[in-house]
Amino acid sequence: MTPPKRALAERRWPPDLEEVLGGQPSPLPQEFYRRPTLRVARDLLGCILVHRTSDGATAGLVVEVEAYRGPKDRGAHSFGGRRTARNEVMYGAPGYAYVYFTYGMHFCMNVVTEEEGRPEAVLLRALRPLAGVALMRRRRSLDRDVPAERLARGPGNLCRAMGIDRSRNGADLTAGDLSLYAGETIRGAAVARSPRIGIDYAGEWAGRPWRWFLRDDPAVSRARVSGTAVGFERVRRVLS
DNA sequence: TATAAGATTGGCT
DNA sequence: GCCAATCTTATAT
Repeated sequence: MTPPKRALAERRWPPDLEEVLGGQPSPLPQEFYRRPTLRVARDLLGCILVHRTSDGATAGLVVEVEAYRGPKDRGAHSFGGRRTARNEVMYGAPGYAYVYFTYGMHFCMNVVTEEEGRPEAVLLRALRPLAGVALMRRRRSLDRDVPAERLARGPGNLCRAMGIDRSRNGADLTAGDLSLYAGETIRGAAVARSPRIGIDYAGEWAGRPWRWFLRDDPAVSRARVSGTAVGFERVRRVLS
């Protein structure tokens, strides 16, 4: 007796969500996140973030991410290994959302990686909207003629458009209303890397090329740091 | 308690 | 490119 499932889905969610997910029955498993953070970050490109709320569902393709690597990484909230109320979720099991509030007005969402006890995470910086676009537009209070690719461009805008706030901190991404699904396979040539954005205070760590994004995708946030638009090949040269 | 700063954004020069 | 908005968080006193 399974028919109610489809009927419920059609009543509560935009009709395009099911199509976007391509019939995938379940989100990415915890094993996806229980891996080296840099690998998870790269692999998150092309995945699909979904948030189901009482207002409706929204979904978007991940087009920009940044890796944050724990106690030694001066750019990370877990730098120094100090466990606080804010970064507590980073110390927990992989596959959970770490959502924090910043600049008095914006939320940012990360996915926790690595084994429990290793406070590393990947920041989701931008999505290409796929479903629930009208709802995203409403949440951002933008006119109808604003291009969809601007709705979730930047970590703060992403959370605003997706309806993600502090109540989602600690959410299980493998089961629940906020989840990540496998999406497109992104080929290497389509991927670009650069240093992370907005962490000039991190000294030498600020130069690490731990930001990944889809080359030429209009949904990728505008780089506000000079020398940020570093291409994939160029970065490889720098690293070698 | 008090204070400084922030994994940002949008508007203005 | 510069800067204000806005308030939680971390850290010091």
